[in-house]
Amino acid sequence: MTQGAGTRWSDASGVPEPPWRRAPRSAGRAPLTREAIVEAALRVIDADGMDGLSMRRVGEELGTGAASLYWHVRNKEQLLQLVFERVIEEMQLPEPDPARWREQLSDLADQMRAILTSHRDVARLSLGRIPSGPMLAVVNEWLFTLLKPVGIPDNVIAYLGDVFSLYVGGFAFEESLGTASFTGGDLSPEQFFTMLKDYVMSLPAELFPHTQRVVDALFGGGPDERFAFGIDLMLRGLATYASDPEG
Amino acid sequence: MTQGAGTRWSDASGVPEPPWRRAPRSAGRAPLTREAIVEAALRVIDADGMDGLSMRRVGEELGTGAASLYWHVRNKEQLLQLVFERVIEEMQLPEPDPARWREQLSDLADQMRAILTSHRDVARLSLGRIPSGPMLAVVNEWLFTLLKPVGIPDNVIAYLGDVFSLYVGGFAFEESLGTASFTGGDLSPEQFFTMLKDYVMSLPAELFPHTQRVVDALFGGGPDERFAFGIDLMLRGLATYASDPEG
DNA sequence: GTCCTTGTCGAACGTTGTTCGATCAGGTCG
DNA sequence: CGACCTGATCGAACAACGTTCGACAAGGAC
Repeated sequence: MTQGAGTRWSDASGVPEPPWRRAPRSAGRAPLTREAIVEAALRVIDADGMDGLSMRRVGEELGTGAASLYWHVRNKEQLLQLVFERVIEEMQLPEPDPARWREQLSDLADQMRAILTSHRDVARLSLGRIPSGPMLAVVNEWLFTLLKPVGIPDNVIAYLGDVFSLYVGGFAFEESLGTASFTGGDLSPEQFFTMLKDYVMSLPAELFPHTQRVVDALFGGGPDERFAFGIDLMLRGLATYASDPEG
Repeated sequence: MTQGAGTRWSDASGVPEPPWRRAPRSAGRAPLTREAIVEAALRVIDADGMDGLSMRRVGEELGTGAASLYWHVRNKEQLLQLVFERVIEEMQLPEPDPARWREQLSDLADQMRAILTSHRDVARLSLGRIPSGPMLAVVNEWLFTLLKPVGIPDNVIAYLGDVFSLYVGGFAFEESLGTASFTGGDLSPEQFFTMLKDYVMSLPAELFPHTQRVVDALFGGGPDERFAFGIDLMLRGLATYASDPEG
């Protein structure tokens, strides 16, 4: 197989087109914007989870490579922050009604958890992050108009958002992890919990009377029930700050 | 350069010693045990944080390579679980005194937080993990002997450990992150918070009256204060379950 | 001496985040 | 029109990562 002078070397995989025949690099796809990248990243997360999210995978989702993303986004960390804020924007606040403050707070927590878990394990982004967009001020103002009439002190409301989002985010995070990492192993949640239960029951009875008595409640109970308990605990605590618990 | 039968081929980088002259591979260092590996990993975390923790780095800490660890540990995930359990074992429970249940619970939370933050950002291991060792049963039994005399229902105590450890672990986790990831950027926490404060104050005043009024409380307040508030909130909620709030 | 088990370890594989330099498209100015 | 610049794209490469493989060593059992 001889080649004339001036022709390009071809490797075994195929002969490249000459430059003037090559299609433009971004032919037939949507323009690369920051929003499109965030949306693509979220699509990858929904499909493959956070572990499946790589810059190359996001690029592939957009019909390009990883390097092209770095013009619009500083690094992966910033992309994650943008994805987080994009998810938080899905929240929808009802008209605040102080007479039903408990119910509305509980509903908000449920909604937040639902949004986080609906995007696989996106909840692990929520810890240590603050939405730097308008959502922060909006939610905070909503909390004040809801709880101020109930008589809850300012500084309590000011701190409340943190504690609530920490609990909800943390819970959704744990929920998304499953039990995969518990023993570095390959057990199903049921197997793991019965193993743990058996272990607890095998301990000396005189040392752990209470624990063994309630072992079913300890490891039983669905995530919904456990989540609701934590919210209820905090709402009860919040009510003790109220001068007018009924609004 | 001829080689006799049975000698090893040498590559360009250097001629190997003959086998009978080579020192034993694990000469002059402590034997490689699972405990030693966990301890070395913890040393690496204390020095370089979780991001600096790689299998190669742990191996180096022990005077060997990464591959040698895999005989004693299934994978990195399992090593992390072992490190987590090792850290949890640092907890020390006082004699439970139901008359001082609030104080003792608060102290326990403080201690837990102190242990987690004392090992850099080891707190990020705590989320989604359950200590599979004896500590789980010990802490649970401690909670029951402390809170049962106060009249708190069984199922409340059973769920309490989860909620508390979630809050403490989540808080310590956020604390360890600093504000590095907030904007994918390079701002100090102070710069970031004043930036956020300025942004909130620049919003239309008629839309965010409360938020702008308490903006200092929102972004101010040290971590100790915020942590204590969350604990206090949960303790107040817990007290509402008690039939005998004073023990 | 031969076999087997318990460890040890260098080299390699595939994947990751990120950077560099070349290149292209489109607009602006002389 | 051509020269120049700027915004954007992308292939190739780099260093680091977790993990696997196969070769090898030491020590006990028969």
